[in-house]
Amino acid sequence: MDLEQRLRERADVLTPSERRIGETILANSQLVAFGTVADVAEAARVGTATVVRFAVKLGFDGYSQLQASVQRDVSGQLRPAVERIRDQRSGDETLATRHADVEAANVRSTLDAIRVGDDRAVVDRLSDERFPVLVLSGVASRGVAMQFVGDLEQLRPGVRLLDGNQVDIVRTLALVGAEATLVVLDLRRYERWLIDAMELARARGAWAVAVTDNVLSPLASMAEHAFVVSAASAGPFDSHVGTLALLNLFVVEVAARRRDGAVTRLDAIEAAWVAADALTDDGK
Amino acid sequence: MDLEQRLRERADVLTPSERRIGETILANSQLVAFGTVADVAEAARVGTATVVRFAVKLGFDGYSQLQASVQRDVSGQLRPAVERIRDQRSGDETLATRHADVEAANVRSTLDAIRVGDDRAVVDRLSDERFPVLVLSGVASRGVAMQFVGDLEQLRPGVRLLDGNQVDIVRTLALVGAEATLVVLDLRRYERWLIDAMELARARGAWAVAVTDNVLSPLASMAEHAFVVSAASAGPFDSHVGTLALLNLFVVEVAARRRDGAVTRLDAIEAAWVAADALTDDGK
DNA sequence: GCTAGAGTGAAACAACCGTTTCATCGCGTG
DNA sequence: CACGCGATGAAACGGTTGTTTCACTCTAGC
Repeated sequence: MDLEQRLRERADVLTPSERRIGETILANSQLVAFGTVADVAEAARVGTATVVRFAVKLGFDGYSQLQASVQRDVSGQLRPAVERIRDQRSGDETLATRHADVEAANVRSTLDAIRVGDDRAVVDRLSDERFPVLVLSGVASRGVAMQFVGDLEQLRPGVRLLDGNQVDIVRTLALVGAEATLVVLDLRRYERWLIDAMELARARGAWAVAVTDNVLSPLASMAEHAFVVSAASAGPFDSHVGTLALLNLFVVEVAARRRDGAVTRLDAIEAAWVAADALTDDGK
Repeated sequence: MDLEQRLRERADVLTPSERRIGETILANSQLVAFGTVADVAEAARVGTATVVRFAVKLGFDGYSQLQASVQRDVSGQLRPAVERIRDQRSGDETLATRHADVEAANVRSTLDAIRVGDDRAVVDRLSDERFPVLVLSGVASRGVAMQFVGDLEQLRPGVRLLDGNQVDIVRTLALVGAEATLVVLDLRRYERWLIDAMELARARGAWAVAVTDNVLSPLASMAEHAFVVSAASAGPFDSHVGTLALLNLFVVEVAARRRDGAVTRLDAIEAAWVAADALTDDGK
C-alpha cells in the first residue's frame, strides 16, 4: 500500500480538491488502476490538471507513475487467496493471525447460534416505544452495553443503561416495573448484584432477554429469550466482539422496523450537531 | 471469466500466433488488464496487428473491448470484501444473514489492513508502564473505547478514558503532556473537540495512535501510527465490531508482552472479587 | 479596499495508443 | 514452377492521453 502511505505522509499539505481526489481513489482504487486522468478527474469533480498535480505532490513523476504504483498494489491483491495466506503465515502462526481467526469465529458462531424467530420477538419488544428499555451489564461487558444503549437511544426514546449504586438500580427497577424490557448482559462468573436485580425485575413482571455465555446460565433461565455468545480470545479476557455483533443485529433490525419513526429522531440529532458546528469532514 | 469461455469456444480456429497470445494472457491476465497492445504483442512475440485480430476473432470489437472485459473480471476479485457483500443483496437474503456477513467482513478487513510491524510499535508503547495511556473517543465509539480501557486497565496502571467537560480534558492533557500515549478513536464526521484535544496533546509532545476510518482522516495525519477500521453496517450506524476486534488485538498483545507484570494485577483484582463475594458460577 | 499569492480548470500541445492498411512471407495446389 | 491465399508485422493514421501553460477566482493580510 504505497499510495496509502504517501497519502498519509502528505495529507496535511493537500488542498481541498486534492483531498477529494485522495478520498475518491481510496474508495475506488480500480478507478486509477484502469482509468485515465479524465476518469479520475470526473469522479472527483476536479480538472485533469489538478489530478496530475496531485500525483506530483505525492512524489510521483506524474499520473502514469501513480497509476503504475496502484497497479502494482492491485496485482498483489488479485493473487489467489491461497498463495497470500501461505506467505502470511510463513511457518509459525502469529498471535495476530490467531486473534483474527478467533474474532471472526466469534462473530460467526454468535450470529449463527440465533434460533430463527428468536430475534424476531426481541426486536418486536425493543421497537415498541411503550416499553422502556433497561440494560443491565456486568463490568466486563459494560463498554459494549453502552455502545448498544447509545445506538438504540438514537432510534427510540426510553433506553437506559442501569448502573451506579445498587440503591439507584433498585429504585429504578421498582418504578418502571411491569412494563419494562430488560436486556441483561453477563458472562460466566456472573455478578451477584446483576442476578439479584434481574430477579427483582422479573418478580415485578418485567420482560427480559439475556445475552450470556451458556444456555444453563442463571440469566438464561430467568429470561424470556436467551442468546448465547461466543467470547473466545487469544488473550486472558473474554472477547465481546461477538456480543457487540449480536447487539448490533438488534439495532439494525429495530432501525428497519421503525424506519419512519426513527428518521425524525435522527434528523433532530443531526440538526443539533449542525447547530453546534461540532462535526467536521476534514478537520479544517 | 468471459475471456476463458470465448477462448475455449474458438480455440480450434486460432492460428499459431493467436494461440500463443491466448496462452500468454491466460498465464498473466494483468498484462492485458493494465497493458497496451504493444505490451501484449511483445510478451507473445507477435505484431500488434495480430493482437488486435485476435481480439476481433474472439468476438470483441477490438483490443479495447477485450481489455475492458478482463478488467471487469479482475475488479470483481479485488473489491473489498465488505463492499462485495453489500451489494450481494440477492433477492431473499435476510437482514440477519447480511448483517452476519458484514460484521464478519468488518473484523477480517480491519485486522487484515494492519501493516505488519505497525501494531508492534503501538504494543511496545502500551506495554510500557512509564507512559500513561489516555483514550479519546467520539461519542459513537465511546462504548468500545470504554471496553478497551476496562481491559487494558486490568493489565497495567495508568489507563484513562478522557471524557467529561472540555475544561477537564484540557487540564489533564496539560498535566500529563509529553510522556502520554494517546489512543484516539473517531470515524468520519470527526468531532471538532477531539481534533482540538489531539492537536493540543501533540503540541505538548504526546505520542499518539489513531483508530479511524480513513488514512486521510485528520486524526491519522496527527498520529504516529494510524489504523483504518472497516465500519460497514446493514443499518444506519457505523458498526464498531471491527474497531473492538482491533482494540482487542492490542489487549491480547499487551497481555502477552507483560505476562508476568500483569499476573500480579489480575491476582489482586481476583482477590478483591472473592473477598466481596461478588461473583458466582451458578446464581445460588 | 487593495494586493500578493495560492488554488483551480480550460485549452493547447506533444506523445502515445489502438486501429487499419499494405507489402511480404510461407506454403500447399494446379 | 507459378499461383493463390491465409498469416504476419512494419508503418501510416486518427484519436485519445498525460502534461503543461495560462488566465481566472478566491482569500488572507496589510
